[in-house]
Amino acid sequence: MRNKSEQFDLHLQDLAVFAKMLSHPARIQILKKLVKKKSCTCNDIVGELPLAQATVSQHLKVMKEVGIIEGKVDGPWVCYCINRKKMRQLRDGFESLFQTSFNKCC
Amino acid sequence: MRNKSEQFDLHLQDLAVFAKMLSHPARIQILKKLVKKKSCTCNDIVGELPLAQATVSQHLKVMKEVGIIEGKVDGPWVCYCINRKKMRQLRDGFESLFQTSFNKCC
DNA sequence: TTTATTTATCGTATAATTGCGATATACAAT
DNA sequence: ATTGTATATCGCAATTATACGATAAATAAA
Repeated sequence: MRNKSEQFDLHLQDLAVFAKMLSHPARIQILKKLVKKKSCTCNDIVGELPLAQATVSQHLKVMKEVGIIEGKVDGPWVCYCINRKKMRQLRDGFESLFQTSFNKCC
Repeated sequence: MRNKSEQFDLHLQDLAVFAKMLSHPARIQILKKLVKKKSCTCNDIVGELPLAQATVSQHLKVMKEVGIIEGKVDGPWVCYCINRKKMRQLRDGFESLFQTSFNKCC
């Protein structure tokens, strides 16, 4: 099964990648927490989610790969924070989708 | 592997379901087309996507299940259109996420 | 009735996602 | 050096997503 996603408009691909990042409630909750707290450790995040540490780490990895968060090592901890530039891209992408592409229908 | 998604805030679950629906470029493109054309057949959609008819039908099914589109049978055709109420929910959900939850960071 | 067209569904293959225990690594403190 | 804590990664299982050929069902036209 070849990957057909690559045959679509690049802009659509980017939006789809952002949407996939948002497609698990754990990842939305992590983003919300990071926006509120500016920065927090993996352990803080694990403490707020109904998931094992390994699973949370996996979600954080997905989010790092998309670029929406960054992790800075601080002693034995890793402090995660939002990548504001990426967050702006995310927001602008969806805003433009709704206000420009979906504007006629609601 | 049990489904942990159900243990999250209902609002987050709803957002994640919408995001998952948007997480494939084909589905975003279909939405854009339906907004522009108001209504069109499955065949019209197949003609614009680099995917086989069976695959497009599968994507349309996913979108129907989420409720963002509706299909009306018209002779041998099925005319698809946006469910405007759902689209408003989708837009409001993401707008609120960005303007309320993510407001502090960009 | 036969033929052609449109769409959905079935079956199947492959890949990606989700989840977690176990473990490795890195650091801090004793 | 040993112990404890924090995090990432490995390995595995289960589930879901993606993709499409084949086929069924429904309709229209000949």
